[in-house]
Amino acid sequence: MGRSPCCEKAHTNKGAWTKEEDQRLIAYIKANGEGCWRSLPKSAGLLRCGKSCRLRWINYLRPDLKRGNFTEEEDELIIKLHELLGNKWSLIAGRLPGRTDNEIKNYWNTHIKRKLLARGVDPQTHRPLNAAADHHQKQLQAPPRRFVAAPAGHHTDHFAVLSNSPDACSHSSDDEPSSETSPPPPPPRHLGIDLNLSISLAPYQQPPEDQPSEPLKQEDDDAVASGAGNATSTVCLCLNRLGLHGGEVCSCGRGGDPSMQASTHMFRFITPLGGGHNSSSTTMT
DNA sequence: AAACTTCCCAACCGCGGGATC
DNA sequence: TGATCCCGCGGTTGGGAAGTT
Repeated sequence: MGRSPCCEKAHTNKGAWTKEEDQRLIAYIKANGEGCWRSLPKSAGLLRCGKSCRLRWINYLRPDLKRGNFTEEEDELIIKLHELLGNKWSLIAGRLPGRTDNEIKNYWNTHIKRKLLARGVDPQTHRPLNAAADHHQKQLQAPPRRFVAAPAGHHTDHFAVLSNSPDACSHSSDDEPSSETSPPPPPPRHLGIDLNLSISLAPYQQPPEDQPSEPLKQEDDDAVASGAGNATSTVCLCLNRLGLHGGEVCSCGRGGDPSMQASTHMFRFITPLGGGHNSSSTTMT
């Protein structure tokens, strides 16, 4: 289908932004807020395409950007999140306040990849380098991990990991007993990440002071436990531990604003954690 | 000091997909 | 229901900075 160009290429500036352009953009967004990027350049008197404005704002001008070097903690968090999510930079960025997807992507490509290689870890598979080849071979044979990612947009990201392979993401935490019946082999490394995944309408917010800032600490036992005892375990795939949830509850029934529970779109899957008895259910409220 | 190479990151590009007409 | 609009994403690139010879 025909697609109109995002802007009049002939009459737009490209390349590095000038201070004046930055100031115009900042002033306009301060006065009018974000949104309608397509018409923004005209309204703001900028000879840029809307996309370029959006990128400039998000990656560079936004007041809440952190800037500066990544800390060791951020490094490790990025590595873990990448192991979990792959190249979903925007999702990863959602867990790192003040960092942008572009920044993280660049940092990954320039630093972390090298760091992992130095550790003898394959940056793509997160497996030991000598095992990576084997793993690739196995992946060709095993059913593929299915990562369903609904698109972003107005913070309405939803995704779920539908797993039927042992190394997929939607296993429960390590301290959650899975099953007596031939559980799948554990992943090669402990991620230390609670895989309760959900993404809400709200952007990431820092947890309140009294909440442990331990980003991905297992603390949704009860959510998981809601399915425990059955032959199958219910795994709420809330990404609230990944900061994409704004701290609000999901419909897995873990406290919070009931209205959010009612309105939050949520996928829940019954996964074969115990091996077998798998049915999958999807709930969208 | 100059030439060359490597690194880094801001910005661009093309595409997917939801929303709207 | 299909066409189009618009936003946002991930991959890639270009140019300046930093390092090396």
